[in-house]
Amino acid sequence: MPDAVSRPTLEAVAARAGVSRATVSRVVNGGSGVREPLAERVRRAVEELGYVPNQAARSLVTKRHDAVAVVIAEPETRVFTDPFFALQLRGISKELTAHDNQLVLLLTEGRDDHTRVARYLAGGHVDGALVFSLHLDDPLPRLIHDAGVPTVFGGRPGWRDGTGPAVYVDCDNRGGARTAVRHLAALGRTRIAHLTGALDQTSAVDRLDGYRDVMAETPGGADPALVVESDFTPAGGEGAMRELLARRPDVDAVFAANDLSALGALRVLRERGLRVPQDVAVVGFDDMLPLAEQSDPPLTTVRQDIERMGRLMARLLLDGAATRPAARGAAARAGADGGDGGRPDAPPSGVILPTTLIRRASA
Amino acid sequence: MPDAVSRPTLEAVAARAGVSRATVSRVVNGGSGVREPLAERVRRAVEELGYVPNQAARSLVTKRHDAVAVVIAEPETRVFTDPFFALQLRGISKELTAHDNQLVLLLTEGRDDHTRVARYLAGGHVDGALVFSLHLDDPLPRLIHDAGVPTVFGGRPGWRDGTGPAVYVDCDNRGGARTAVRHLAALGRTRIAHLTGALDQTSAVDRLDGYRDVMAETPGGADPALVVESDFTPAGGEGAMRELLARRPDVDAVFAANDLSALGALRVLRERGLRVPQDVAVVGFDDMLPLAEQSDPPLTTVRQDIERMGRLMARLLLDGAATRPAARGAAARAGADGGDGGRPDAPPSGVILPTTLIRRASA
DNA sequence: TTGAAAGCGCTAACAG
DNA sequence: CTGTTAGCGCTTTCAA
Repeated sequence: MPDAVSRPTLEAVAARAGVSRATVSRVVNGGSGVREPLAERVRRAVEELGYVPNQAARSLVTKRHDAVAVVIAEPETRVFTDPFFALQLRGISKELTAHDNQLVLLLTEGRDDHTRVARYLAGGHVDGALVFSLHLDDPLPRLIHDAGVPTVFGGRPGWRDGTGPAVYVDCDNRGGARTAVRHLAALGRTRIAHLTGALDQTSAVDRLDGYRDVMAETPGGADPALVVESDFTPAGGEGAMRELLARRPDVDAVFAANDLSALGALRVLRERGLRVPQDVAVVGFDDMLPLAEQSDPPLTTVRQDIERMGRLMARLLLDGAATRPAARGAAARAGADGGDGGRPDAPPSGVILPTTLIRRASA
Repeated sequence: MPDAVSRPTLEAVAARAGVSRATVSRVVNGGSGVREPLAERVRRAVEELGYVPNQAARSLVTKRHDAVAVVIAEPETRVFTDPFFALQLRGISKELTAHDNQLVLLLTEGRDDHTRVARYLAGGHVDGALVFSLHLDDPLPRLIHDAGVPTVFGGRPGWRDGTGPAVYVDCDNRGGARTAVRHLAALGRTRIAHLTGALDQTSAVDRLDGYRDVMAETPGGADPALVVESDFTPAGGEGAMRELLARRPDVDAVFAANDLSALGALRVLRERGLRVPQDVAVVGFDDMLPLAEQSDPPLTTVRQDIERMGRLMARLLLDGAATRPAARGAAARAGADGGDGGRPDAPPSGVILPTTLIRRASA
């Protein structure tokens, strides 16, 4: 790749405006404390030369980057085809942009990439990290922790080593699952099955727990045969649904761990000639639009505001909630950034967003 | 946001190893020209201190960043919910990673963000840019051009100002469209309609041209009523399909500009009780999986290898194909990066990837 | 081979 | 208010 064209430096601007570098720097960084005529001369020089500050030089001295890394662990190949990440990224991007921060996307395709990511984070490119899609045995959180970068996690982290409390944003997976199953029960269904998500992720575990909470207090009680392990994908949902029908042909309701797998289940049901919701009622999770709305039949599901989760993660990071015990003193900056945050509350270690049941035709 | 914890510097490593900074630098950057015992001492010191080079400092002197920006213009809100970008990003990410480059994602939510992006690019954060989703009237390419950063475009750029030839990667939109329409004609369909994409994008225009190419040589000739303008979205496809049925209830085939809009069309067809393909044959474009495969009926479509396009874009950039006339001399680096590129061919200004017709049930 | 020294472009005291 | 002066942490001549 060719070197970028050499651009004018502060020095050049200073020379052109007939002032010192310091003065130019002041003008460029907000201009306070510089008399107007001078400032104007500087601005003109900046304009004429097309000067743009060199960020590397700036970061070197300020130790700030106005950039945040988003780390998406991608053990399978499932990341970007899942609209979930897309939405979260949108939220993050919006919030970051509003605070003049850049989003640096770090995708990890496998174990090999973990060290690369850790190196990047430790390399002082970014002021913080937003980390997603963690699996229980993931070595990434440790590496990231060691990189010494403030971090907010997307989804409750599931590790149990001594990495200490992590700041994270999640939705009320357990509560949402309860709502879904209760809805099914209220419909008079008695043989309510659950197609789980990938059980190495806490979201799947929590939803399963929620399902069990309700089933335990149900007349029939919990039947293990009604729980089929799956993996959040449409294909997984199909497979699990087939397995379920083999085990319990009399099933009359299905709570799928997410909309994608619910869609898979719907397909199998249709192909078997089972009517939804008459024969089998189906509830999903996520309210992934437009999928959930346009499925056949439209999917009743538990909505979580994914984009908002993303925004919140970014805000927590910028507000300094992710500060590790050692280093303090950032709330001021977040406030000065013109944001709406900056309240020096005690940093929460986990923020749980509510869920709502969206009733459509499938249950 | 809190400052990152202070990390050890080259200086510290040098002190610990009892050598000069220069020696440490040499070891860290490949170690050639340093006698083994010394090098070993340095490596141990690096290890013990957990030293990671500060990239800002490094870039300041090398003027290289090993980072590439991906710019996605998002005039509408349609970017991340479209699997298209996801796939392209995957390809880009893979290629970049293989060459130890970082991907920096720049999302623009609207006009305001354009200057921000231009500033970022000019700010010397990245060695090059990959730019997408351009619309005909987009001011972004000009801004990016002025930022003086080597750039590869995704999709044939459509502007006509004097910005000079651009390097881009695209699929054979026109040829693919021809194939699709010929297939429909070969099926004996005579009233073949086209639901266009957003016509401010060259891909939509090219596909429309391909459709017209074939229709022109068809017995009936081209009937303008059979062309309905749409926008690449499922909702747009629905609307266009309704409009089409209003105009020409006798339509017996539809070529949709992409799979997403084809899905919309399919839905309207089903709702009107028209059978696909018996009454109306439908062909899409993209072969967006798993959507195209799992639609009802499965969609016959024109496949383009989107992920490969992404990979190719990244490779072209890294190989220095995007060098602007002024600055030369990067092929060596790309080769030394351990890549498979680096052949000093004349830089192509456009690379067109082939398309294939994938026959499924819808036509 | 190794080290000393000179910056890369910028900000941030500190004087004036 | 403005300029002068140190560096930020690193690479890279240039000598030794």
